[in-house]
Amino acid sequence: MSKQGRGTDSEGEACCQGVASAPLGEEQAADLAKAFKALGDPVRLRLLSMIASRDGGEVCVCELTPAFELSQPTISHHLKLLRQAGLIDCERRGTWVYYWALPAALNRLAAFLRSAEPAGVGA
Amino acid sequence: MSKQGRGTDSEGEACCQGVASAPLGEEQAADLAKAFKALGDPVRLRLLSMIASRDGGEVCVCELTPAFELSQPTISHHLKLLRQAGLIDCERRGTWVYYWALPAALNRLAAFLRSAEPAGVGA
DNA sequence: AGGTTGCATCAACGAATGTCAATACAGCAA
DNA sequence: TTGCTGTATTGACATTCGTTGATGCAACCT
Repeated sequence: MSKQGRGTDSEGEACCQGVASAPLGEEQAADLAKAFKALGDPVRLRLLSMIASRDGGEVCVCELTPAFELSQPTISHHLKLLRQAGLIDCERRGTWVYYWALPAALNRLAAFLRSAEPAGVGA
Repeated sequence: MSKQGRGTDSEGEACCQGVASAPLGEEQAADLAKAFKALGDPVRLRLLSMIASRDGGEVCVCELTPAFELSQPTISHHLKLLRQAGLIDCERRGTWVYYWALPAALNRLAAFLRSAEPAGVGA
């Protein structure tokens, strides 16, 4: 539970230019694939959106678990994967654990996808 | 091999408001997860970037396969998954098959991720 | 101290995924 | 026609993934 800066946005790693800019090296592909794989599950997507759409920016696990018809260990597992992917982070505060999204990571992925066809080329 | 309009960009489906806008329903989550899952593999990410970064917009399979140290059926399989995810499309032209990216699909995913923290809130 | 609640980890299972060799199909060329 | 080349499909395999019940750990409350 690292409790990092909660990045407003810009973080180092200008990184890859976007899907339509260059053929993408093996390392960058492996790095991005980890993040996208974490997004490739409906439960994790819903968890992430529940966390990211929260006004205070934080959500207690005790609010996330009952929102799904899944066991508590399963939700905990998905939260762990999202955290390992660098998309969210968490902190224990007394009895409860709070999660928040890391916008820098999400914007990095968005920037990678966005650069597809800036203007109009085909047709 | 549908050969659709090769959308310059805008396509119906304004769809979901973005990860930070709403808790995301089950259907939307399942739909988005399919696309993200397709991006969750390094080989498919490299394939997609090779296709999307092509000037003419099209790439022959005969150029994609030798770029990887994988068997031809494996590459064909990954291309099929990308196509089923709606991220690319293809057309047979004589002996060869050409693939191109579908920017509308990529931009839809980017739009979903982008809306995370527009300005600066945390820290 | 003991008891209770919230969350994480462990061990195990079926299901899905990535990969390949073998095969099938489509189009071109003699 | 027969043969050859490019691509897709099939069948099989090892690995990974999603899920759960059982268990462990941390923090609160008597």
